[in-house]
Amino acid sequence: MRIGDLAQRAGTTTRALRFYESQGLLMAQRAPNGYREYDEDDLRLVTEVQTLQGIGFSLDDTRPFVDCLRSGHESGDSCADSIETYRRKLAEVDGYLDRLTAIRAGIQAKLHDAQARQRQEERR
Amino acid sequence: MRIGDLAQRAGTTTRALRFYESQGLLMAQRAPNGYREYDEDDLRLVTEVQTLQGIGFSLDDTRPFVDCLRSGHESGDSCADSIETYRRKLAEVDGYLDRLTAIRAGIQAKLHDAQARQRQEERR
DNA sequence: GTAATCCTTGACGCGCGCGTCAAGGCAAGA
DNA sequence: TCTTGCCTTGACGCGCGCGTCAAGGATTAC
Repeated sequence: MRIGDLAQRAGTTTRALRFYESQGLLMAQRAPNGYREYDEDDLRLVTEVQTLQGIGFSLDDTRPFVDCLRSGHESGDSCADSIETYRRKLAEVDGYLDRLTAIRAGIQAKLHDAQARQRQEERR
Repeated sequence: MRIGDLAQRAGTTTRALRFYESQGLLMAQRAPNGYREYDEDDLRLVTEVQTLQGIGFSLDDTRPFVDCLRSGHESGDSCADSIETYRRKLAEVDGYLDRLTAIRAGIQAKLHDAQARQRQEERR
């Protein structure tokens, strides 16, 4: 299938697919006229990338999964590198959660203070 | 004081201060030679911006606080707009927390699945 | 034949908060 | 006077994932 078909079936755009190729994530065969040609495996690959993006992975983070699929594995996370990436991202997300939680506490503390001062003003 | 002094006292750079000015956050008097001239109030203002940035506020989010300080209030969050901004950011952060938590769960689920499959392989 | 719809590559735009030159003016010390 | 070190404005760079023209070739439908 051609790039427009793949884009439609994957629910994305031709621009995104060409961008993936520029990043070395998605290589295509070329028809004699220069058109890109994709197969079902490529669709799976794109789907994998989208799934991972949906859980906060950068394009670069999806690379191990794509490589895993291309090396013949049935699923993108059947390789050690993919598992390791899961762990790394998990730790990363935990870091974000900690920071966000601290930030939330900071904002709430400031909000409380400001409201307390506001009530003080009223009482005067 | 001049821009270099203010930058040093505030622990930031002249570039940042000029950027704040370009965003309408920090206006300076000008000396006859064209140099920017700041006073202690400006230092407080910059400090307020930095504090808010530290808890995840964008520069634009700090605007109400800066305006509040400039309108003569003793602290940047003594105005209704500032309080409202606190609330808005709190809700925003809660939204991020929810999304991150969901993402964390997603990653962990995928990690578990992948590990389960790995153990299945080993047993064969 | 021709119009519409695909495809190709290339390049700029965006949001955010500055960093980092660049080219020049102003002030102060030796 | 010369150097040094401040200051001025202006403009490009960055990271990320594409969106959005642009200019042209290929294919398909009529």
